[in-house]
Amino acid sequence: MATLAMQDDYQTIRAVPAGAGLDLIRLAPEVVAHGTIVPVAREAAIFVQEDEVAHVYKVVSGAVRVTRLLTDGRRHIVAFYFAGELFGLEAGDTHQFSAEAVVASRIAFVRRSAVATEAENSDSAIWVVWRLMAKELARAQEHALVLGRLSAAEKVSAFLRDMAVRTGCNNAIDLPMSRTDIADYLGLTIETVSRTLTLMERQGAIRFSGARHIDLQGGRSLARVA
Amino acid sequence: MATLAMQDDYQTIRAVPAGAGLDLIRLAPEVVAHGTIVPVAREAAIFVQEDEVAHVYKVVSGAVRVTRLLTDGRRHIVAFYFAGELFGLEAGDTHQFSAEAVVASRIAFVRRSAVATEAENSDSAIWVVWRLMAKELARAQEHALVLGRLSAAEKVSAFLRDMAVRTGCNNAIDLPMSRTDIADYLGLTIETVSRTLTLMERQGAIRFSGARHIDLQGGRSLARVA
DNA sequence: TGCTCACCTTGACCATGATCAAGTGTGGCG
DNA sequence: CGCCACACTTGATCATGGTCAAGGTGAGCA
Repeated sequence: MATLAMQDDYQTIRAVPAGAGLDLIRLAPEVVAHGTIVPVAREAAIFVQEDEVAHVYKVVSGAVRVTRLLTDGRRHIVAFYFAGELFGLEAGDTHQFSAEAVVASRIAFVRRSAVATEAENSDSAIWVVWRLMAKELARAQEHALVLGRLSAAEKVSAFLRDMAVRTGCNNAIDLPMSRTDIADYLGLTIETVSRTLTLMERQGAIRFSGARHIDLQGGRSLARVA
Repeated sequence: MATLAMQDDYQTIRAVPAGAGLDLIRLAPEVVAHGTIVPVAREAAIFVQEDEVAHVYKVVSGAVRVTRLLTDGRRHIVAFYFAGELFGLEAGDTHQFSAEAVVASRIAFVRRSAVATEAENSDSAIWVVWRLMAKELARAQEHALVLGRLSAAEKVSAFLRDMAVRTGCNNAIDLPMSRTDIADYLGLTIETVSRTLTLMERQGAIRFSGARHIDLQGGRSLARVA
């Protein structure tokens, strides 16, 4: 099991600062809502398990992880979110997960009620939320497939490809998260992640410049290693 | 890897029989839509990967599994559905998964457009679909947690408890699916599933009457074994 | 009643990935 | 510029669960 960063060591942002200004947050190409952009420190919590669901969030810059802790301390990372992505949408009234900034980030807080209002006023807003949820569902199902049926090498390979696609750059990745985060996302240990990455570099599929910057060596090289 | 039942050996139901009568299908306590109840044979496909998404489905009786095949033949079971449950909701226009009847079942086919129409006419219909999707999302996230962070014994234990809850009976389960199906759902092999169940019976957490009927021996006995 | 096939169980062995335990950078900061 | 802490890597060993290979069991049917 991975060691856990103790939440209490870090700042927790669980409400928009009083008197904060309102910004217009683009939730989708054709939908905006009023919200507040809040700077969130590295490792600070944005919401925690059991909190009441009050906002929908958008990553303005930085990176966020959504996690769940088991009672015995095991940690599972549900998803990572990067600049431009929405998160925090849950059906119930209390959060089933926690969300923390992986690196210092700017997060847009949009009150749930602000989205609901938009939804009543415009045809498109409800479908935006619908599409968001559908996307999350597809992501979760894909994640389950990866966790259930792929080998360690295949998991890491799939992870790197996903990161490359989502950060927009197709031949280089700057990982904002630690090996521990990757391990808890892929259902592996930190040692296995590290070994797998080392092996991939030895086989020429990737190249490191520092532990967090990876150059992908094009073609099917990643798939071949997996 | 589990052996796969070859789809081609079985009937495929991919469209409502022409001239079939229309029934009123209850999608939620307060929402009904027109649809057709179709008998589906054991192992027959209801829709297959790549099909166009045309319907939403409800299990009237029986059991359904939603699956995905990897190119190398590995199979992943995304979910099981039982009497009263809806399935087949996908955001895109083509199915990412296949669905098959686990046992002879009766399935209600509701044309997607029939739901969309309902959604435009009534406030509640859109929220029914929303809630359905939210439920699926929660299920998928839970599944990912189970696949990523639980041991074999914990996976089987979680599976049995889920089955007990969803089939309504709290101290006995009639499993409609094979060990192969369970294995492909839990990211295990059929042998591991079998061994784990045997161990659970030896330790007094469950009791078999035939391979598919399980009596749960109350209390925390299942959790203790896991 | 007994045959048959599919499904399930069990056993022996193996491999992937976990665990335990040192090391080795390297980025941040005085 | 050098120290320190933390993150990462590497190695040795172990255990969980996979693989391969027989057997058992029971529902359906002649």
